Amino acid sequence: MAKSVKLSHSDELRESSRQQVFDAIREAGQIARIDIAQVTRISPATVTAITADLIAAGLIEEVSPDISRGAKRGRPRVALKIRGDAHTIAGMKLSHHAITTLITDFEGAELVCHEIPLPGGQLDPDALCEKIVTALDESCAQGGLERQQISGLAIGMAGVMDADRNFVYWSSSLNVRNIDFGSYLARYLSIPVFIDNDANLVAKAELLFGEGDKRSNFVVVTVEHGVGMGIVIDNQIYRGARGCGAEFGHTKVQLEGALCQCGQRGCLEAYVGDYALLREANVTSGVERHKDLASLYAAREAGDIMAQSTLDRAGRMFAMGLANVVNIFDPQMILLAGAQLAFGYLSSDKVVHEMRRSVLQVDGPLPEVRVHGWGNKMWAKGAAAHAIEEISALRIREVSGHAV
Amino acid sequence: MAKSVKLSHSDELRESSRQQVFDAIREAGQIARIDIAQVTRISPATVTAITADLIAAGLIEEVSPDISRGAKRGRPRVALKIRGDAHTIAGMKLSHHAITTLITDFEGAELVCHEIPLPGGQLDPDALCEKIVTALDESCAQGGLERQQISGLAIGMAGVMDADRNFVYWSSSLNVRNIDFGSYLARYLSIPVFIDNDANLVAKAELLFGEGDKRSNFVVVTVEHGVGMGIVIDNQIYRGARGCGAEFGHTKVQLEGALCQCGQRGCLEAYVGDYALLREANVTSGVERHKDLASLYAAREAGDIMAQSTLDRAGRMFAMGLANVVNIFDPQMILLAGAQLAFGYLSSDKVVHEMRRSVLQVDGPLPEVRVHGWGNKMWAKGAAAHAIEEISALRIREVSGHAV
DNA sequence: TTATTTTTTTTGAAACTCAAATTAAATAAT
DNA sequence: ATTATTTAATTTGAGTTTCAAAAAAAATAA
Repeated sequence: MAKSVKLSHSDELRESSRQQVFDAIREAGQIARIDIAQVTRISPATVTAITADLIAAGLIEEVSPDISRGAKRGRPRVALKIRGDAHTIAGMKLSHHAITTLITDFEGAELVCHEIPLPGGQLDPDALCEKIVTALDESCAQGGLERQQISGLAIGMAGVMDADRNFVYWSSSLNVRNIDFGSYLARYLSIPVFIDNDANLVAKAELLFGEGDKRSNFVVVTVEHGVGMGIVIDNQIYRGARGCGAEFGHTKVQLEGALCQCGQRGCLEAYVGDYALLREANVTSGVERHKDLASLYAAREAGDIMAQSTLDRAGRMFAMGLANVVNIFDPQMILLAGAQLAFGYLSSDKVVHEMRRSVLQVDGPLPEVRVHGWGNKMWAKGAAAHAIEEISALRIREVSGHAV
Repeated sequence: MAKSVKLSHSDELRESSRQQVFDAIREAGQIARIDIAQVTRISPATVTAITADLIAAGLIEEVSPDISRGAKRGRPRVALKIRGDAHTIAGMKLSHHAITTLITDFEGAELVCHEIPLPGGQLDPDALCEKIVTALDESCAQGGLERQQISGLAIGMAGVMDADRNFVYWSSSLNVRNIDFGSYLARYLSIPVFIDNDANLVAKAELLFGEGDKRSNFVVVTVEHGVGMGIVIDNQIYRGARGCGAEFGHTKVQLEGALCQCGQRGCLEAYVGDYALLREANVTSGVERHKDLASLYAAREAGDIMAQSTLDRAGRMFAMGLANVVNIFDPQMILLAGAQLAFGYLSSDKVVHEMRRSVLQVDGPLPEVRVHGWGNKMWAKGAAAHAIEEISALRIREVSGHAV
């Protein structure tokens, strides 16, 4: 049965020393005990005790004398790293036409990458579950694994959902609303499953695998079919009062503006979403000239004034939406992710410049803007990151009451 | 010297049991040990130990047998409460034309309320410091107190500032930018001083004195001369990457819209701020008809179409801005505070309804909207709340290493 | 070889926390 | 009145966690 990993509120905030040490090791990749002590401000004595427990539990391991920052003399430091073999993890990204699965070890190293097609559109929950099981089993087979060897599976999908409860309010992959999809899946799979919004998974991937030094506060904006957002505060995904997180795509950028999929007017998505762009381009030109964004983008490159105007406005609206997020959140970094960004009209210097111009200035740096034109595989890796984090937390909590 | 109370990051999150117990007592007003144990999920044994320490330190006291929830029989519960005499606290609100000072005891009960006029406009830092000292000394005199008896002073002012460093980036009360006003004041006062944005102080007041049950996530929007915002996440004030918090008034609600004080276009404040309303009303009517909001509001009541249109648009823009905050933050509650709200055009049912209409719907309640038409005195009380919290945290941290 | 340096481990004590037992202080029952 | 019962608060003893200081380990420099 999928194990519920809902923590009590105070536990969530109060990160145990064990977890801190483990996180420090993962963040560094390889790190000696003395450096863990320095980074976490936990005493060397305690670090020794904790790492001994974690090694005994098989979660981390020593690696041959640390080459990196070797001191001239003295006892050489012994680096520690996550033990990749500790667990096998699966991450999945549900997109419009495919399920992409990535099986990784506990360090996040890729073991298997696999993709199966989806009929497209919104599926029946049972049908989707079967597809997910198929995707998982085929991936396992490809890696010579049994399904039961997978310690955890995380699934990322577009839509509004409460990750703590694995509850999907709405998703573009499902034809029903308000479904306890976690329990549903549990009838098909007996391993722990975690479901989350895909933008949050990008955030998780950045937290776990990103180069970020101390980027505790950042915002992820995804642009695919729609526009999504993930917010990280204090190294934790922020999920509002109802647990379903931020709806950046439906922030309003124009009073009584363009009609959105959601039925409201003036949503950002109604200006920058691909369907919105095609709608406008085709309505204004009168004929169905553009079947996809590539076509529209090519027209703009070819000097088509209509196309240019449409894309430019999208860029300005996007800049305005981002500026609002910065004015409200003041993040250290904004990460733009998604395949649509490859077209560049939302991530151009012009857009970034316009965003910066619209942010109230104080002394201090404006947020860095980074762009990732992620393919499906990287989204699946984000999902794997989520599962790794959840399973880590579970196992680390089990490492208690060990005799020294 | 004003003592810096900057905590390390992990300490900030990791609330000690002592602090939890203390907070539970303050939240309840009066509460028996057994109930503290229940509320905090700390064992009765530990609650006994901790409350003994707090009593020894003089921070709390027992009150005669609890009348409230008396059980039929058994040993009667003994309620505990904050010891009002433990500390004397001062809170100040700097507004355009006055400094309002409130001296309270440690429970927040008013001892002295006092106001001195300000010349208005932006002052020289030295001049403002002198005014603050005057305000404090006169208030002390009025209450028969010595300045040194004040354990802490919190000052709320409009503008952008970093409360952790007592650093003011910009304030409508000061004629210089980027000033370490805390150190400045320390030359005039030798008691601990805390400076914060006034919207955050409203949030603190709500946290400390509000009826809120478990409102861990809420947003305060203040409307006075400008528009301010305070964000509370997990019972803590959220201060972005640069420590200066949210700039709701400068979120953009219109591409290339009305010109704002800040030099940018389309800011919310440029549509709902009092100066913006008067500007528009007077420009459109051609003559200087309205000298203040009261006049404009009266005109609208009298059926003036211009006035009505101006105020209506302000309301719609405000609703749009609020909706954006809800879409991004998903707070449990929105608290509208400020004298301007008395005019009602920003807090009408129509505005609230429009805001709700603009929020993406999921199953689950939309945020409650509450309105406080606070006068200066209540702002000062918010400041006092801030000082009480800071001083509490300081003293509680001192209560360590007591023998049982 | 010996001294020095640096990392890691061991050791002993302090601080916290809690379960279980005990004590305290009331009412209900006899 | 006295005893039983009930509920709150406290004490006790033990288990964890953490750290400072001391000791041990493992290298290089002299």
